[in-house]
Amino acid sequence: VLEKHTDRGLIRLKIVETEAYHQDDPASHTYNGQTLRTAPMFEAGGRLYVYFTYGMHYCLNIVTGRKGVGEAVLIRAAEPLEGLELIRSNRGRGSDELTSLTNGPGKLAQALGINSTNLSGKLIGPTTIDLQPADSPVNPKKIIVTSRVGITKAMDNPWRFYLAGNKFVSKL
DNA sequence: TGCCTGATGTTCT
DNA sequence: GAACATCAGGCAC
Repeated sequence: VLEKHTDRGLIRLKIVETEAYHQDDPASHTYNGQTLRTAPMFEAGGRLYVYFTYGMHYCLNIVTGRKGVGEAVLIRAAEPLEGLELIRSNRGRGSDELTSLTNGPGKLAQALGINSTNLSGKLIGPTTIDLQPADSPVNPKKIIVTSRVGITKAMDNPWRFYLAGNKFVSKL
């Protein structure tokens, strides 16, 4: 569960879809070595990696590897648990339909109020974005594994994971 | 319901 | 100067 504390209240989102990226992976930002932008991905796990893409969208990742290894998990979609009004307000346009609030990486970042890369490289925590265990355990058998979405390289690597039957998953 | 396309700017070659 | 871990709106069916 992702948690964001704001002065207007708490947002809690249950993660329902992720993708893995690694430095040996041609589709990863870290494939061609470390740059200023991707430096956080080479830190030890437990930090945030936020990047800006397509001229208008931010995407949120959780850095996962050992220090020196460029590795992270992209959070692609989530289910709102708390702070729905805040989420709608952050999303603005196109926020009428519940399932379209957070069913994609750009939408998810917008729902959390991420509108810069300021958080990139920061540690996970209550003053940034926090990560907590799910309220109830997830049955591993309900996690579907497929190839990733929206990439043009290494399309066959089955590194996308989502919760079977969840309405907030970005794409079947 | 599903394809097609424009918006928009950072990053790296 | 091209590519890009995307989204929403428009149009055809």
